[in-house]
Amino acid sequence: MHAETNNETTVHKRIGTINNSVSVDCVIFGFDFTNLNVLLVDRVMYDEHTGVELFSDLTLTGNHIFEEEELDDAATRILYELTGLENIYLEQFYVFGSPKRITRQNDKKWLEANGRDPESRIFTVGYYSLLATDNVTLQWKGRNVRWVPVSEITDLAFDHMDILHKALGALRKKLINEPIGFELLPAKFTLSQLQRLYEVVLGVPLDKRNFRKKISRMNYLIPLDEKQKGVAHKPARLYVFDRHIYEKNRKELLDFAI
Amino acid sequence: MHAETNNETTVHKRIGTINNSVSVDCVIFGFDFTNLNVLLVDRVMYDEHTGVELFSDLTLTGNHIFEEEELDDAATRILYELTGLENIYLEQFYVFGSPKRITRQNDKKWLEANGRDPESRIFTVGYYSLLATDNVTLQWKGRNVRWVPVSEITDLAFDHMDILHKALGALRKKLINEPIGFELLPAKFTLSQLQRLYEVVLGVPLDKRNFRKKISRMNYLIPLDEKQKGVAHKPARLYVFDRHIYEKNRKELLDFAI
DNA sequence: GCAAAAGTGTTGTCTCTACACCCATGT
DNA sequence: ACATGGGTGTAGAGACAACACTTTTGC
Repeated sequence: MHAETNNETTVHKRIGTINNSVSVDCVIFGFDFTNLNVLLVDRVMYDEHTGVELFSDLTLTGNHIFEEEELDDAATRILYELTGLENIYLEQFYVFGSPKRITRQNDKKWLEANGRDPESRIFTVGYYSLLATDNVTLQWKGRNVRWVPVSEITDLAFDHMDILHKALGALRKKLINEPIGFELLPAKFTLSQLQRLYEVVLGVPLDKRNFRKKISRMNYLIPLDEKQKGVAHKPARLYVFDRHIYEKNRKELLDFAI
Repeated sequence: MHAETNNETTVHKRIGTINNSVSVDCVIFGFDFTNLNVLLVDRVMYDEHTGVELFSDLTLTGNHIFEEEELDDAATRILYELTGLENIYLEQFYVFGSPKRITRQNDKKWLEANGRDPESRIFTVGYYSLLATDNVTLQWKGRNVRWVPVSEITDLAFDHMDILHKALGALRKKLINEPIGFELLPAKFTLSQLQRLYEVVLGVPLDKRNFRKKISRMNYLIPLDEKQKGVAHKPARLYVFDRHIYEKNRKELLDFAI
């Protein structure tokens, strides 16, 4: 973890004025071979006098942006702070800018307690990113961070539930149209893992034989001469995704829906 | 034109403080059965003393947003000002927020002349919209507005060229995956018009017979007992798109690309 | 009658769906 | 030996790509 910290020339060190109109929120997806998960941060608020817990809930990871910073770089920065990794798959999917974004009392109190004006309008640019579930420092700004299965998330702070739903929709659409599933898997993966990923994210059962036939048509999915180890069943063959071959052969598929 | 102006309860009358960090830019596409066009606005700048023309170029339609206004409503407002129409197809596709958005001298001068700080960072939310090419008042904020074929646009003010390219990419993707082509055509259209639309927007030739076979599989494309009139050739049958049938039968196509 | 676009079928190839059994490993 | 997931083939139906001629209208 934090494998790249020895590289001092990253964009993540930039310091400057903070833009106080626009922020970035990151929906970080992970897959543990069973569930599609999202990284959530605990938000706990205590009474400033008594120290009594006022409420406790969860938020997505979000961040201010610096005046001189690109939006993508601000999102990358969140991911770097969380994981120590660069080159994580990242995709801008929507802007949330309703004047009514902050309406709940808890949210207003929280902003006030953090020195921000709960009545000022803030736009947030939504990014989602895909992370192979390991390699994560489960700490962020001193707050507790954890993976939560998407299916179990029923409520989040601010308008983060909206953001999550929109991100999930964007992820599904992308997964249907482009080979990005690998970003959620280790570099070497089995076909069953890949199939389960599609089933879980898209929420549909897939036929094993048909799935594998489809795979065998994609020449950018390379079977290795290597197998799983230490599993209590016939060990599965491992595959890698070859982006180079994919980019080369990618023909803009014109199979339009009218 | 301005058919809906008698309705006084629209969102378009809202007055309030202007948000000076975020704006909206609208890429308005139209189709004249030959070209895919975009609505562009003339930008001419004169020397404030001599009155000599300093430069003249083109911009997309863009707008500030009001503090109490939804982003979508701000985009809708641009379209309303331009066309007098509501219920125009509209789609948010990207946010442009690079700190380096405004670099060219002409753009800085223009902003200064309009009482704005060319060094302050402004984010703009990109929308594209689809318009059946008629019904347009070719005036906007006293500036001249015109349709320009996308293929002939080589340069635009600000970063509007980037915005246009991104919009075009988003439009193509959408057109491939969802039936939105009709938004660029009159309510009753011929199959050749529809085919030409796909050919022009996607930039590929399509086989007439195969195209029509595909159409006949879509039960939401309804042939009418009505034909073109006044054309110097065999008049074509007219069709309508039935959104109701489409929504009903729409099965989330899971033909994912791995 | 001529110019111009509308409209129509077939064939081979590929992809999709549905479906059931044996295999290799760890315990 | 048994539990667990890995791995394989076939047949029928639908979609795709390639291809050329006749029809109807206005002039």
